[in-house]
Amino acid sequence: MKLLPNEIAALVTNAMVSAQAAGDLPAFELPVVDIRPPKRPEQGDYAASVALALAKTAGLPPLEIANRIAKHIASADFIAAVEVAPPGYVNFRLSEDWLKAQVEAIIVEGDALFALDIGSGKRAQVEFVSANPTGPITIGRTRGGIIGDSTARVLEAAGYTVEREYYFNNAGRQMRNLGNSLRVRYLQALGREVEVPPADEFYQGEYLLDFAADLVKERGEALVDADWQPFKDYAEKRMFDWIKQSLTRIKITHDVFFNENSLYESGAIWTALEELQERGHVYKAALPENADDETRAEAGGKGEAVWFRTTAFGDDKDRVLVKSSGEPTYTLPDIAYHMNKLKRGFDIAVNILGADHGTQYKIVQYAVGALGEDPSKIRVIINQMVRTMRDGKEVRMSTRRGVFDTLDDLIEELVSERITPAAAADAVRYFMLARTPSTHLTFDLDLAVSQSNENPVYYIQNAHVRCAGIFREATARGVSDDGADVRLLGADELRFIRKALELGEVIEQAARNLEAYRVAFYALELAQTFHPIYDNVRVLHSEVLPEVAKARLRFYRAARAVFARVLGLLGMNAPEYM
RNA sequence: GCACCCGUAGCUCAGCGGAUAGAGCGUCGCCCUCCGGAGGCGAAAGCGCAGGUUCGAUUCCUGCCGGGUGCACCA
Repeated sequence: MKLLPNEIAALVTNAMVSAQAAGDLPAFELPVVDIRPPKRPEQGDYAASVALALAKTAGLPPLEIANRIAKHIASADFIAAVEVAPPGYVNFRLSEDWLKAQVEAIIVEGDALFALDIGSGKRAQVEFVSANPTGPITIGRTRGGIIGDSTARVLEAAGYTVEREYYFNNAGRQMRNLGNSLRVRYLQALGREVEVPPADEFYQGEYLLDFAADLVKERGEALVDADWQPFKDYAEKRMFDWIKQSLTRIKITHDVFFNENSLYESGAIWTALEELQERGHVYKAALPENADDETRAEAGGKGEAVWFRTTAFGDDKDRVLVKSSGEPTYTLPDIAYHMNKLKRGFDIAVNILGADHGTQYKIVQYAVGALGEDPSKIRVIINQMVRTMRDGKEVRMSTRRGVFDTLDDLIEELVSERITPAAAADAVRYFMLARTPSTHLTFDLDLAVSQSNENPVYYIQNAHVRCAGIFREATARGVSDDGADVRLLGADELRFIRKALELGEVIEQAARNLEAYRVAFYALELAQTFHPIYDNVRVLHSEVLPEVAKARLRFYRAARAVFARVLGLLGMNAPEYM
């Protein structure tokens, strides 16, 4: 399929070249031409504002420039008219015959509608969720997961080969605490006296009681004398299964699970450190080189640590890579991990992080740049926090576990309102995505379970349902779209086709700027275009001529394909029934 | 205190330097309900404040005001 803005931009650029050659425009360096749909229908289908920007360099009034460009626009099968409008726009109107023909093109492309080639031959990696297996997946992590998975889908649509990766650490103190906590619960379940660790080392979650009960069933008293290790292994496996299962509920899966520990085993972290050292970016000291009094006071008597001189890159303070104990901080493996990613040959490595990890990525980027890789290949999306609301009030719902903050809780809450698990998953995916990541997200529970057009999820999916419904009825009545003549379609249908063709631009922009949320907004706009048309464009009505009915049925086949494609990009279901 | 994010309609949010700033919810009014599980049409209502850059600023820059998050030899 054509990306119309690109095609039209090429027409405009060529027009400027011809105008210059003909002496209608003075010589100047050709600007980038930006083509967009204008706000108002009378302004055409696409508009170029390039004449406005050229006024100064060309030394002519914008309107005059627009006229001279328009004069040199070559004809094209998809363009019906080129119009110039004050103060200097060049507006394009699409050919209706061409638009009607796109109905067939859309049907042919189907699930691959607007599969672009901007990423063809390139490999992208998206790393998301990456929660350590110490507890169930939270709502906050879910947002990042959905943004990550949707970004991956958009990149795939843009032609990239995409890998979804989950980075985790099963070796740290947290995991030891988890193992110890389960050990305590296990012994308690067997009625043994056992000392409970201090609160900051003890996982209180009720799920550990379940794990302990299962462990008793499976192993009996076999583990009473064991240390934390087998308990950690058991808890880790159970927790990972649980996290994966929760994510599967909202159609999120990963291709690669990367264990941070492997960076220790392979020595990659020490290699990274040595290379930074060779290049003069690290030093060993008890205090950072530029320590102020406050840092000095806080540091009190610690031994020598290894510091990364990030202030040389503009950071406000240097960062510790190896603690005085000889143990690396989280930062060092993170650097080694990102070096590993880039060495695997990805053209872009997208990283979805919560707002609480906001500064970490900068340090990694400094390091990656210092080690000679291209830090711009690492693209970071930082998403802000999530709140849940009901009746206009923030919900801190009490559940079995005490706090309302896991993905499972959220889905179960929605399902308890009598919507299906699949619908709940769709609602979660849509609402978590349909916001720019940089804003706080308010999840409205009332809206999410509402089954009417006030709920965008319902409204969008209902468009697909309506298309499917027409085909059911058509089949029952023996009407088919075989041999349809799309030239019989009318203005209403064309309005939808125009909107449908914007999908290509949406995918392109979403992929280039890593803005998957644009697909969510677009889906709603598309549905808003669809529903009024559906009311007007009857197929099986007694007053509709058979040949027109065929054409309209063909149109609904295309419309259905567009909705199926968009819902697929959003990781949502395209239901046949509501 | 420093850093990052956010201030757009009563509410939740779009708006990638360009034409008269858009949706949904809510409010008010109207229509349909023969491929239907609440669909459609319309109305009122808004860029936090002050400067600056620009032919042009909701958009970029600076300062202020207001809200959120983060500022470990944790991960």
